Amino acid sequence: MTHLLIADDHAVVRKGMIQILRDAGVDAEITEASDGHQALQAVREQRFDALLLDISMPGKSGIDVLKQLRAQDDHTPVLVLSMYAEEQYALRLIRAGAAGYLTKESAPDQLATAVRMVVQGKRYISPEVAELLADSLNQRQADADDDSNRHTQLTDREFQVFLQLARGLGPTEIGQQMNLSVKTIASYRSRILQKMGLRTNAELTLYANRNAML
Amino acid sequence: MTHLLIADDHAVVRKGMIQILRDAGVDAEITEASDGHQALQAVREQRFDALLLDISMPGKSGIDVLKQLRAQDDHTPVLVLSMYAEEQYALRLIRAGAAGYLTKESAPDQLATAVRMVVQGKRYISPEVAELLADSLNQRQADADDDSNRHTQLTDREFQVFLQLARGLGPTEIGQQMNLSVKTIASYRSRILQKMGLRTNAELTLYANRNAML
DNA sequence: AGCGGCTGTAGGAAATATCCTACAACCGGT
DNA sequence: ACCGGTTGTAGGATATTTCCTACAGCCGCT
Repeated sequence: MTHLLIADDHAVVRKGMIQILRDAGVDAEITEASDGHQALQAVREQRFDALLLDISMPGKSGIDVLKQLRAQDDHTPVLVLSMYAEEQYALRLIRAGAAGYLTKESAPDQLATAVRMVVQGKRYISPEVAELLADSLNQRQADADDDSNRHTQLTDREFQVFLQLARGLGPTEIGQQMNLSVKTIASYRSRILQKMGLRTNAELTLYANRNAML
Repeated sequence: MTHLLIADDHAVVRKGMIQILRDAGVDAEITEASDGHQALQAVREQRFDALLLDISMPGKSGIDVLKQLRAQDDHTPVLVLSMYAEEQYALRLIRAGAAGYLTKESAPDQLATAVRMVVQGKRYISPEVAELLADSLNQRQADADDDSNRHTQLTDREFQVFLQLARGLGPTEIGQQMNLSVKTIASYRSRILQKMGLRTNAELTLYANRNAML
């Protein structure tokens, strides 16, 4: 029987996804994990047909889990779920080896479809993401001073920090969420500012806001 | 039989809540709405024992629905759910007549308990909110909350500081510009935050930006 | 195989910001 | 005139942030 792992720190969301899958007639055994560590633990102990990972969990996020799995050469399909409309993330994740990307906005049947596809080893690329993918090909070597694309030069980690800073979290909180030293976050911050040519957190916030990343 | 209305724009969340309530043995007929208008519509057509409203829905938010209901003298108990930990809203909402306030972090059984209580016409005040309530008694504040005019309550000095902070200047720089002690600026900052119900400089920036004050 | 540059991570010290508290001047109501 | 709340201002103690520096692991290029 199909075996799925759902990792999300919010009970409501886990239950909701289970319910939706059941309603859609997806017949599967489901294991729940409420953070990245539990998810990895579970994967170590059992075999899953697919993982549904929330991108933003405290401690180890979905991305971390994804990367770690790939690093240890585990190819279980991973469907990433984001609570926010951070379309920006989609590309990064697909490149990092995710089998699909959905936001919480997604209609229930999209979730079911996506799950069915990834379980079969296919990828689930939503129209929106497909478009982003296409765009990214064109703009590949286009002019670097596009202004609204300065954030693409950031590494994944930097980008994560970027978003949190833009939302107004301080290094301390971010460090906790990602369990990294405050110092590390501070380093990311300065690299971000440097790379993007900004000077203050307020500019980060504005940038993110103008590009609808919040 | 108990009849509940759940309004949230995210299907996952609705399903999750339903599942959690069922698991907790709450026996009720449940109607779903995916935005504020549908919620109001539903209330017009049927009688509910309680409404569970998501605070942040596009279009008409939970707050809007709550206000409108109260305005038309409907006293159905309303339990407000927030996806974020914006504790500051809690007070506004309780004052506006909500029967309780929960965040998505809340454990499943808290949701069930809260629902049971409000259905019986009681209020559900979490410890956290209770504390906020207590605090607010000291700092009594008349709320003429028009929401996008929150800055009008600021004094001139406060407003000047507000703008500078929103632009990303730090207390030190502002203090220099205005020849005031850094400490003074810090005081203004906290009064501003307090008066406007914001928590971070990033929120100041966003507020200013959205209201085209930058 | 070696080099230079990025990336992820963090330490120490110095700079800053924040919190809580305080107080005088002022302002409106009784 | 007196009282309570609001405003302008700032001190002390703390907590947080920022800056500069460092270093190991990779990656691509020669």
